[in-house]
Amino acid sequence: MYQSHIFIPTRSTPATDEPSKNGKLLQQAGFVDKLHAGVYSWLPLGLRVLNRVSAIVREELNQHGAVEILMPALQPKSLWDETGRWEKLKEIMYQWEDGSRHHVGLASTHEEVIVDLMRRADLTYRDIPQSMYQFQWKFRNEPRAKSGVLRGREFLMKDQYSFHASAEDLATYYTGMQAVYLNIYKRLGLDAHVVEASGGTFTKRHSHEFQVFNPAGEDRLLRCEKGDYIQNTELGTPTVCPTCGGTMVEEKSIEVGNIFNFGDYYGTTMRCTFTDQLGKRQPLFVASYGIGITRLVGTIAEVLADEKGLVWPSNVAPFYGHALLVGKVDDALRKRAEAFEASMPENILLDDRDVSPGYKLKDADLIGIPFRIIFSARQGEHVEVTERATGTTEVLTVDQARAKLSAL
RNA sequence: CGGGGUGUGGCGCAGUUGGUAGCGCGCAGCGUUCGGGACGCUGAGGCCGUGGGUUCAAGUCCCACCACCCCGACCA
Repeated sequence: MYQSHIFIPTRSTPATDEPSKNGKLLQQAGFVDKLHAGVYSWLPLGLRVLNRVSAIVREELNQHGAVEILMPALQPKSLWDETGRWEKLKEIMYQWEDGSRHHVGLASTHEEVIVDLMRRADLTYRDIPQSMYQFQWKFRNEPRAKSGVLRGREFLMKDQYSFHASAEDLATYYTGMQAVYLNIYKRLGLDAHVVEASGGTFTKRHSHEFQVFNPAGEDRLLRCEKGDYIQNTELGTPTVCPTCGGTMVEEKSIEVGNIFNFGDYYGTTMRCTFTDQLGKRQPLFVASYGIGITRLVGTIAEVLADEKGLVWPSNVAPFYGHALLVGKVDDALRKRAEAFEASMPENILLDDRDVSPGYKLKDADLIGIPFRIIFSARQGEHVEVTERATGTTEVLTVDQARAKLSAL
C-alpha cells in the first residue's frame, strides 16, 4: 500500500481537548476521527487494527465451538418488556417512537433477541448446547463518554450467548470461555486477569470481569502485593489478602471483558425451553460473554504506546513494515522500494510522499508499525530496519528485510 | 444529572475601556533543500457555536440555547 493512496490524517500536535493517551494518539496518528462525544469514525489504519483484533477473537471462539451470526441493532420494545429492561435501561438505551408509532430502541446488548430466537426454534436436547456470537455496534447513551475510545456511546462489541441443558454443562463451558478469553488477551499482548464481579442488574456473584491494570482505567481493583489474588472493590474492601495475608493495594484497571452466568433466568423469565429425553419442557441455561473490540484497540494503544506514539504488536498492527523513502531519491532507489512494497502489498506501507525525512520519521513513530524499513542513498543497496518497540536497528539486504516481515 | 471550564480560518491560539478580525502551523503555486516534523517568495481561506437583546456601533456587554472538555454521580 502506498501512503499517498491511503487516508492517514496525522497531525503534528494532539487535540488539546483530549486528555486520554489512547484518544490523543489514535486521533493524532490518523486512526480514528472523533465526530462527537464518544462517537468515532474508524479510518483506514484504525479499521485495519479493528479487523485484525476481531479476526483473533473470531479464531479463538471458533475453536471453542462458537458460531458467528449477526443480529439486529434496531429492536422492538415488546421484547425488552418481557424482562423489564426497557424501563430499567431507559437511561442508557436510545429509545424512541418511530413514524408508525412503534416503540423501538438501539440495542446495548442482545440477550432478549437471541433468547427469543432460541425459544422459537423449538429445541430438543439433541440441539444443544449452542454457542453463538456476533460482532456488532452497540449503542449506549453514556451520561459521560470519556477516555478516548475506551468509553464510547457507539462501540464495536463481540457478544456471545451459550445455551445449555443444565447448570453443570453451562458451568463447564463458562469455565472454558475464561481460558479462551485469557488466551485472546495474551495474543493481543495484554496481561489480563479474571476478577469476580457483581453481575449488575440480573445476576449476583455470577459474573467475571477481565481486567488489565492501567492508570487510564475506570475500575479500581484490590491486588495482593505478594500473590496473584485480585478483588473488585465492588465486592467490599478487605485490607488483607484472604489467601496469603499480604497487604491489598488499590490499582486502576481497564475492563476488557465481562462474562455472565444467568443460570435459568432467561429460560424461565422468557420461557425459553428445550425438550429433554423424557419429552418434558425444561428451561435452558444461558450465559453471555462480551468483549468490547473498540475498547480493546484503545487498551492496546494505551498500554503499549510510548512518548513517540503508538506501538502495535505485530499480530494486530495495520501493517508489518513501514517502508520510508528518505533523502534524495533517484529512480533506482524508488524502484527498489516499490518492488519491496509490491512483494507484500497488504503488509507493507510505503511512504512515497514528497515530504522531508524528518516529517516521515515522525509520522512513522506516531503510527507505530512494528518495523520501519528505510530506503536511502546512504545505505546503497541495503535497507535500515528498525523495530518500533525497541528501537533496535540493523542494516539488511532487501531480501533479508522481506524475510523478517514474512516471519511475522 | 450536579459543579467547573472552553467555543474566533483545517489545527493550535491572541484579540486591551465596545470602534476596519490577527498570529503560528497547515494548505496552493514557483524555486531551493533532502536522515528527525527544512527554507524563501507569492497566494487562498473567517454566518467570531446558535438565537435573541443593549448600543450609532458587539468577537468583546446581557439573556437563552447548543456543543465539547474536566471533577463527581452513573456504568450488562
